[in-house]
Parts: sequence; structure tokens; C-alpha cells
Amino acid sequence: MSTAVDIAGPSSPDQAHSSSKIPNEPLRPSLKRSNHPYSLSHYISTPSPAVDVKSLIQPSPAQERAAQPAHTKPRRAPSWPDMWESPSGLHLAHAAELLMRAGLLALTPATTEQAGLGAQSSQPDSSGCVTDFQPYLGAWFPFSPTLFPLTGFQMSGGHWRSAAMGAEGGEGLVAEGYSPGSLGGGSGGRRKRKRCGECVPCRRQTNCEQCSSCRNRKRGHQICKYRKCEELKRKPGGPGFDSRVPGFDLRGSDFTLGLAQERSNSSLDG
DNA sequence: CACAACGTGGGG
DNA sequence: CCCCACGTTGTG
Repeated sequence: MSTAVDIAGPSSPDQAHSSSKIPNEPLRPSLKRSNHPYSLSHYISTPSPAVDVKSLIQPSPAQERAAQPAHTKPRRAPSWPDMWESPSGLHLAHAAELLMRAGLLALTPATTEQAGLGAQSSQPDSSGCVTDFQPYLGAWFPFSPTLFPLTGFQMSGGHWRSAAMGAEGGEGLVAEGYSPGSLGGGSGGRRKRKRCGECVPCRRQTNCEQCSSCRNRKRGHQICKYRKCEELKRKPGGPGFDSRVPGFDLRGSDFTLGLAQERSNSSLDG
């Protein structure tokens, strides 16, 4: 398929070769396994992906300048973290997974709802958007399969388990892509997060060779700005930060809307 | 060990 | 806020 998004990039000709060794696949195996929140839904939900994505992936240097101040504030549905955490601190998503493992959850969206997600499945987010789960499940499937091979991937949470998870089953419960130690649980807490591998930047395959990061790669040790994972751009612990349980994309449901809105907002009032 | 990239702090 | 630089982590 033509990953349209592709990442053709701001790239100009000079970028064809990209840097020294940017592999065709920017994602390492481990990275591919890393789970995380939104990007996929992000695409799916984007009303007019073609247009939107294009502008995203082809930010001319000039655009970049203009765009940056515009979306400085990653506003998004501020409430989802709360929504997904039960009073006990157990992520609902996690709970869902547990239920699933216990056989209480079936693959049908309806059942999923009944199993408990329903309690939270339909509620307006801060922006007044109703985030029904079912519709999303329905909507996702037709899309997801296409994206899976693209991103190598996950959605292990809801049930759409990836191959990575298939065999071991519950393995997805543990943050894939993160070793137990690196979950930061204890020591340091300064572990490196990983690229989501799903967002537009992550899916780019080439460095622009023009941004400051590219130009200063040797000393800056930074990935090309256009390839900088959207997720990593957010501050850990910041609003909507998916601190843990990355295996669950469920939240994509409302999260998605938030993003979609955010984006339209920023493009409107930019 | 080499390399890519994340985290962080300082400067402008 | 952005850029730069460095330390550090993670992977091959």
C-alpha cells in the first residue's frame, strides 16, 4: 500500500539519501512493540487525513516556523487520564485486560462495554464530545488492519492483540517494549521513553537534514525534528501523558477526538 | 563498543 | 519557547 503519509517529507531531494544510516524502517523491533496511546487513532480519526497529514509531513522550513508557535499548546481532552483510572488506581484499561483474560470480556464491542468499559465508555469529554466506544470499535476495525502491518503493531489493549502478543497472550499486560526495570517503577525514573512508532513523525523514514536537530546531530544527539515522536514531545506526566499501561489503545476513543479537535483548533486559530 | 536518540539543563 | 550541548540509556 502506499503509505501515503509517507513520509515523503519536507524532504527535498537532498533528503533522499537522508542521513548516514536512517534505515528504511525507523522502528526497531522493540520499538515496534512499544505500546502507546494515541497516534493510531489519531490517524483514523483525522477527518481529512490526506490534507492534514500532508501539511504535517511536508512542513517546509517556513511552515515549521509558522506552525510551531501555533500548536505550542498540546491541548487535548484533559480528562482522559482520570477517566481511565479507577479510584483504586487501577487503570480501567488494565482492568479490562484482566477481565478479558479471565474470559469475562469477549471480542465483541458490546460485550466489552458490558464488561465494565460501558461505565466509562460513553461520556463527554471536556470538549463536549461524546466518546462512545462502540462506534469506534466498529470504525477501527476496517482501518486497523491496514495500519497494523504499517506500524507493526499493537492495540493489544482492547483486544486487538498484535502478533507479538498473540502467543503469550497476557503478555501484553506488561508494557511491551519496556523492560520491567525500565518501567521506571523504581530506580531513577529517568528511563528513556520510546517512540510510539505510529505518529506521523515516527513514520517518517528520512531525516530532513535541515532542521537544527539534523544539522547538529553529531553534538545534539537529537532526532530530526520532523521525526520526533509526538508522544515524546509531551512532557512525561504532562496532561494526557500515558505514564504506563501503554498496552491500551482504548483511550484512543476519546483521545482521538481530542486530538482531532486540537488539530483543527490549532489550524483554525493558528 | 558504536551509534541513535531521550532527558535535561543552560543560554538566548 | 527554542536551540544547543552533554550525559545517559538502549540496541545492534
